[in-house]
Amino acid sequence: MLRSACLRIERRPGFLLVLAEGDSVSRADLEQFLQTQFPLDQLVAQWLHDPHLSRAAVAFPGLRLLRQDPWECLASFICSSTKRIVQIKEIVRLLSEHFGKPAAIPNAATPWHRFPSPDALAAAGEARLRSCKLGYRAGYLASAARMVAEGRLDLSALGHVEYQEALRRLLDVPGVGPKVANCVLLFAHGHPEAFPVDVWVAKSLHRLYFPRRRLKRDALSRFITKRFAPHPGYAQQYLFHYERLRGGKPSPPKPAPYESTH
DNA sequence: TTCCAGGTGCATA
DNA sequence: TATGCACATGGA
Repeated sequence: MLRSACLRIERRPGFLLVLAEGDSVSRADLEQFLQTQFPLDQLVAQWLHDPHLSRAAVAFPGLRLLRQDPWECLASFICSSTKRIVQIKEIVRLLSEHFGKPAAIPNAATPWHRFPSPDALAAAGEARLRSCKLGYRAGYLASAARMVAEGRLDLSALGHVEYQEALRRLLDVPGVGPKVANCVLLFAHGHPEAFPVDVWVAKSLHRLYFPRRRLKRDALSRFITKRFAPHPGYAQQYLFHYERLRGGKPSPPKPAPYESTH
């Protein structure tokens, strides 16, 4: 597991150029982070019966889920609530600059910083976190940092318990709802049941599969968990990027009351 | 100036 | 249990 590492990965024709501090990252670490061993071709082949996912797979060849550091993943998604992606990147950059340790990345024009530890953010406190454009999320992030720093939330254990139990533990964290919790369980722990439903995915599912109905997120999640088993999380990621590629605005459809898939 | 963003918490019915 | 609204901030 890559923890506290700082990487610069550049895509070059036919290969990836990885720059890291010294010899701090092994090949095995990289393969784990990039999930290069995951049989993506086999999964995509199973999507041939679905015209929407097939088109998404063509649009994003080689798109894989990363296996991210659990704390960085949790903290980043706590910051994501009602923020644009470009703003989330800016928040993460500011947090790293202000509270993260510097990292010596080769050929970097400007100094890089690691994502700050739970201890660092817990010590920073809510007021200083607000200086990173966090707004009301600062309180949530400070609380989460304290929970992890004080050992009341063991993030590393979430990968070793069942999905429902891991979900329950994460939902105890202030500022963490079903969407953020599922992001952590999918992107950091690789729980195959995890399926985050955000505004983009909800819009994509409605546009492609339920154009005349409006389903609640739970119903959408049940639909795709069943339809795209055993790896619905991968379908989520392809639909997310496919919808964003279209450039559609991520607002849910207006008409019709909620319906259930059952 | 207005709207809205990789949601969540809380009050109310 | 379902629904509506507030929450900070900044870019379009």
